[in-house]
Amino acid sequence: MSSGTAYPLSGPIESLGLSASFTRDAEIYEENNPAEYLYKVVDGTVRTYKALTDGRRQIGAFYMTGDFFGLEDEVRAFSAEAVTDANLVAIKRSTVMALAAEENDVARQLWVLTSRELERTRNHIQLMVESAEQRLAAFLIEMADRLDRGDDIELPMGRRDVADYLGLTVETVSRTFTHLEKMALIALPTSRRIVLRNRPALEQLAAVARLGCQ
Amino acid sequence: MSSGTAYPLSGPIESLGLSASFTRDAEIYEENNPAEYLYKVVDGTVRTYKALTDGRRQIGAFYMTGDFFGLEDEVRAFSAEAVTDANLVAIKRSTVMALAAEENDVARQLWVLTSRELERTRNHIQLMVESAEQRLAAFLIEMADRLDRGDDIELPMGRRDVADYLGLTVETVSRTFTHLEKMALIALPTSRRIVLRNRPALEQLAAVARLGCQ
DNA sequence: CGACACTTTGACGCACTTCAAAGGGGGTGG
DNA sequence: CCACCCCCTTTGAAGTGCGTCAAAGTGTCG
Repeated sequence: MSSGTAYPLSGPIESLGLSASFTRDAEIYEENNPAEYLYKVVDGTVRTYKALTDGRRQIGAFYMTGDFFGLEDEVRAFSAEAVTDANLVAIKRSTVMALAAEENDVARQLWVLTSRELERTRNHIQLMVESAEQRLAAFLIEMADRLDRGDDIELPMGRRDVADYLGLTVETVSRTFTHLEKMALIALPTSRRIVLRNRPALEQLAAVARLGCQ
Repeated sequence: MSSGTAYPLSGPIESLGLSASFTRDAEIYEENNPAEYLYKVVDGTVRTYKALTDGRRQIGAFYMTGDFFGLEDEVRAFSAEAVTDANLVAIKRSTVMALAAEENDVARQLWVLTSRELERTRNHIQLMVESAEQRLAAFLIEMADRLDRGDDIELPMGRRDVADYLGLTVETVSRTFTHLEKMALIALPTSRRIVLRNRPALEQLAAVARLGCQ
């Protein structure tokens, strides 16, 4: 949905981009490579991640329809891959930077995007100090909000992606799903379809991280 | 990347600020309050943190001489306190924003500061999925680099602060210090003075998080 | 010198990991 | 269209690193 200034880089800049399609698990860019493009998700889901030396993988974020990603300057902080088949708009960094140098509205909007990313990352840290149950509850609520299909959602990613995002093992994630189901907080018609059956209780679980002082 | 413009907001803007002094543990600002000022550390150390509902505390970052902090827009994401006695320069947000609206160089520099904060936060997440030993090793190396007194450093903060930054308990941090000492990776003349006796080994410990694909 | 806060050490419990194997579910070939 | 296979998910059992609770050691400042 494009309104006035609510969605920065909609309109003028977005039209400077090329569309690009990626199939499931396709690489979009790789960590440490030069950052040539900035992306907007038209359709589908993308993950950014770092490969750890011990073989594990830490997912930095998931990006869905309308989200921007890949706005690091110079060098990629993460690798990026398509979680599902995905359509993106790729915008040349040099183009954006040139525009930002003239139109300070554009510069401000880049800043807003980065600030949002920072806030998201800060919330992610808060998650990492909670119990598996709390992490998963928070994750499901965030996903429900972002996918906004109400309380009945279809996760675009599998258990491994969830685990690598939350800093847990697949087994723990799976067990925790089962546990939340047994507590009647969610229902699991299929492994990826999640029904939030008791959102207030889930929110209270997740809230430990969210609300600092009351 | 350090070139001519490496230290944004030095000079012109900084001179628009007021100096402010805080004694150890004094509150600088509080989470969820409106963000009126942006700060630069002249001297001393500052911590930002969130109080969790269960009584724990998650420290977001430590800021030392030369660092900027508190550049959230509108509302504070964290509380901020002085770790040691500290001298700051406080710059009115409205002043900076007005300037940024005209001088797009200022806007760009705000963006750079936010990007750095984002990068630091991303590294922080990587830390949280490592073992206590790896977290502490990475922390000590970061501190040694930032304090740059070589391999013999004086931590400005106590064990509790370290614990709350790394997402561990004081006891675990203390035990891990002792353990690193027994492995001859560090020496502990006093609890806050740390000598890195084997930096390569410490770096290798910490590296699991840092270097993704080789 | 004594009081208090911080740090260290010890013993024990538990949440999550690890290792192992048994379900599903979807897609392909026969 | 069914059957088989592969991969993802779930479940089980055992191990362990960190948290918790408790107390002793250490440094600092009145």
